[in-house]
Amino acid sequence: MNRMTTRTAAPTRREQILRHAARLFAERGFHGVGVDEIGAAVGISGPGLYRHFAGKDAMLAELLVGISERLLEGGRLRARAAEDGGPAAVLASLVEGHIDFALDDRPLITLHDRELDRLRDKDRRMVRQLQRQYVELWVDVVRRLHTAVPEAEARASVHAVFGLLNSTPHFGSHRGGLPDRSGTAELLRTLAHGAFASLGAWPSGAGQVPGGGPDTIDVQVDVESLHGTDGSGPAAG
Amino acid sequence: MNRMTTRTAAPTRREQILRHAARLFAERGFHGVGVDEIGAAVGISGPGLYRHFAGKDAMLAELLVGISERLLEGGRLRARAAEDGGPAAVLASLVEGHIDFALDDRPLITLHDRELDRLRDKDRRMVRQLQRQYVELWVDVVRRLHTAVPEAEARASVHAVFGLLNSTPHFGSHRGGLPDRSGTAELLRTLAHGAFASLGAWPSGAGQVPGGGPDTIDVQVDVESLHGTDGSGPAAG
DNA sequence: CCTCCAGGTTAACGACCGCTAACAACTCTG
DNA sequence: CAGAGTTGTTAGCGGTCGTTAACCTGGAGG
Repeated sequence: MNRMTTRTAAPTRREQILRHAARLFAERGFHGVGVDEIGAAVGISGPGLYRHFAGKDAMLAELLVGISERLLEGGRLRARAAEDGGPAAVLASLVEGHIDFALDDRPLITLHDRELDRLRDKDRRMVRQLQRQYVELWVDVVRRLHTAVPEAEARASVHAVFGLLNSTPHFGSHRGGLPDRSGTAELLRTLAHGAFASLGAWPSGAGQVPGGGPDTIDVQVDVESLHGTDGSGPAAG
Repeated sequence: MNRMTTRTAAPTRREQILRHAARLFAERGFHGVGVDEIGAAVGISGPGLYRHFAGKDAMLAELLVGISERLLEGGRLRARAAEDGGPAAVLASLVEGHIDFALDDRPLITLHDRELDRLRDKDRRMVRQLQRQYVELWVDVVRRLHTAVPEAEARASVHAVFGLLNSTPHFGSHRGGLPDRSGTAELLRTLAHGAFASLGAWPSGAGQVPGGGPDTIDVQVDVESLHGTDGSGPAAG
């Protein structure tokens, strides 16, 4: 259960299987990978997996639920830890955590929004709920930073930035990819904050996109007014 | 093999099949969709598809090659048309074109970076080459805009912004999603330009990111003609 | 009327895949 | 060493899937 405390004592095989299954699922898709292949990746063969998992679906379910839980838990921890710094610090912390995740667990982050529909109803609903809560963390802080941005736009922006941050799988496959991790992290951080910063000018009167010469968009953070505005959104269920 | 001009007033069976196949592939993955299902979507059943395509692989290949070709061609046209306005106008035009594509052909844009590995070597190489050329269009203009950004970082940024723009499939599945097309387009445009604009401060001394204290992020954008970009309708799908 | 052809149909085949059954080897106790 | 539990193995079943084969149909053309 505990990620931090458990080291080598944990069931090695299960984790081994899960890691390779994640990689294979991300590479070839859930339906494109056979159980024999997963078994071969960990040194055992075929049906031996069924000593550890109820089935292929169960592996995917555990992977996706695990990712969602860890993302949400990490996000909550970071949001709470950075709360004193105000919304900008919280957002920066969330970005940082997501970047870490995207760089450390590329296959998982790929599965996370790709193979969700292959789950059974119960699991899918659970993953969806966890995802929604994670998104909500971001939406809340974005709306505190940019109070003029409606909720729907804030949510869409968060999803868009997720797409940006989760684009790391596309980096490695090309020649001349970024070699070092910290450089990639810094680039993603810069881009993500740049995207969010652009919301400072929202709504920019229809079609008034930044233009007409060099502009300077000042991102100002109101730390004071954020506590007062906690009205629950019209939010959808 | 090659339809002379795919712009048509009367969608052929082939096009009908391709459209539905794209949607189904995007929804459930290439391996997750059976030929019977594709056939049923267009009113014929199962093996009737083989009067129009050599096989399931051929459908995917034609889809992916078609997308890549259209993306590249559209990008080249737009880049050339906006050249007089300078790099900023070219970039804005590329963004505009990609947004149109992402909004009009969501399933295709999803397949474009998801099912590439299911192709035969020859087709995959062709798609990869077209994609590379398309990316090159963007990388060139980004580097002209931000001369201090190395090529690897520019390329990664382009991929990241693609991830941002291609995130539209995630919008519709939630309640409270953006209803209107133009609003979504404007949001994506704002976010994408914000991300690119952040490269203006690259390389930003490590760790300068907001977090310790809310900064003002100077986003300099020099765009004029970007809203006035050609108003031709979206390429018919 | 007969032929031809494009575009359908159903039946069925072979391959693959997820999963179970039955069995084996290697611990860990006592 | 006996017995039990864990973790493998191989053989094989049932179902699905992509594809092919064989047949049908509705016009176009002489």
